[in-house]
Amino acid sequence: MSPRRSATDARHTRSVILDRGVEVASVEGLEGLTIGRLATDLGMSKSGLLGHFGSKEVLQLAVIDTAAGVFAHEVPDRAAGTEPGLPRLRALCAAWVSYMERGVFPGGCFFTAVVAEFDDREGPVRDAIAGLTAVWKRDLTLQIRLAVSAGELPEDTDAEQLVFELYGVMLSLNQALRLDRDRAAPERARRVIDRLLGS
Amino acid sequence: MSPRRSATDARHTRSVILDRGVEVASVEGLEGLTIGRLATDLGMSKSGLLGHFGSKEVLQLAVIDTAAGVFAHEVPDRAAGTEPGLPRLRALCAAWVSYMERGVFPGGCFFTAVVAEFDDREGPVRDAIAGLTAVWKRDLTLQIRLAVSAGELPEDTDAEQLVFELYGVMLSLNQALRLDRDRAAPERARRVIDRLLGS
DNA sequence: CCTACCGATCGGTAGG
DNA sequence: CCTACCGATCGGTAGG
Repeated sequence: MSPRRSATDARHTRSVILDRGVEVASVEGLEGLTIGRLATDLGMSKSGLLGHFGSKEVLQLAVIDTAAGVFAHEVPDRAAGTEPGLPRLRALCAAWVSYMERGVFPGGCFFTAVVAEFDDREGPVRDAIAGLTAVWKRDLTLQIRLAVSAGELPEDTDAEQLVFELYGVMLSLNQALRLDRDRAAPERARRVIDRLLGS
Repeated sequence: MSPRRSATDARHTRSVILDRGVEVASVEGLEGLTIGRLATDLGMSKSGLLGHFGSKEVLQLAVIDTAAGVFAHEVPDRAAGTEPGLPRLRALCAAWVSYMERGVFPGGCFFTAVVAEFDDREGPVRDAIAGLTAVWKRDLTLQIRLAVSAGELPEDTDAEQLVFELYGVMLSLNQALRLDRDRAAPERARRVIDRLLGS
């Protein structure tokens, strides 16, 4: 084990740090994700770990990016094969419920946790989180508008209103799963979605 | 200013600590609520503050209790004068939206924040939070059942399903207000509630 | 990537 | 209610 590694090794180490960082942050939050704890988990020194990022804030931003990649892989990518409009929207919601139900992150939905943690703060971390949720809401809005244009949803559908309601279903689902340990919650979520999107 | 105060003074100090503690915790969370920071805010020593509680966990539990009292005053108490059943349920939801909209706590809904923080942990703090939300859900379920019995809601209404949906509306509202700073969100929430409860 | 270290802050205690 | 202190941990740096 030489102290100097190749760029490939460094990239690998970085991705190991980020994968573990996402897991820890989903449970303990992005502040609870401490450099010392993460270093101990991975059997490396604090300064060795910090060398990959430079500061805790840069680490937090990289963790958010990594989690966004996981979400993209688990939800939008799984719906990518379906027709735009209502079929795509239904597939997105089904994958979203499944992502919640399967507990992809050990602390439940990563974004639900960090939104609650950072929604009252200022700075780049808050901005990154808000930006990602805004993009996701815009994707959903687009599919709703396509569905309306295609006559798959009523012409008077308020796309932003529907996104507001779908988001509420997912937040309620996450809380029911994590806090109440309610195994019936995914079925409840699917029932609302079927009603909102016309079964 | 003698160092020994009367029991009345001590009670007053305790309530000042808790009022400030609820404010801080709604923004920073119950872990971010540190004894040193709270003591500095109030111009007292850490040990003087801690003497009222004995440990941080006891302080956290007392803060949760205080927040529950504020919520009770802001929501169920405001609906207490209405007829049980659908009128009560509508009044409860209206007060709940208003509580979100007015930003009663500086960090938005206290419970939304601490649920996200503690839903993956174990221990008395988690249990206290889960217990309070369970009681609140039971209150809502009861009013729904009364409304169904009185013929004010359809006979096939699934009370727990409706609570799941109403909770989702409030969680989506809190996120829209805090993260997206969307001032149109309360109106969106009212629109869903009117539809769910038959305008 | 490491050791060794910095000042600041954490929850909590001793003793008054 | 205070001062004075404890060991542990925080984010981060120096130097290699």
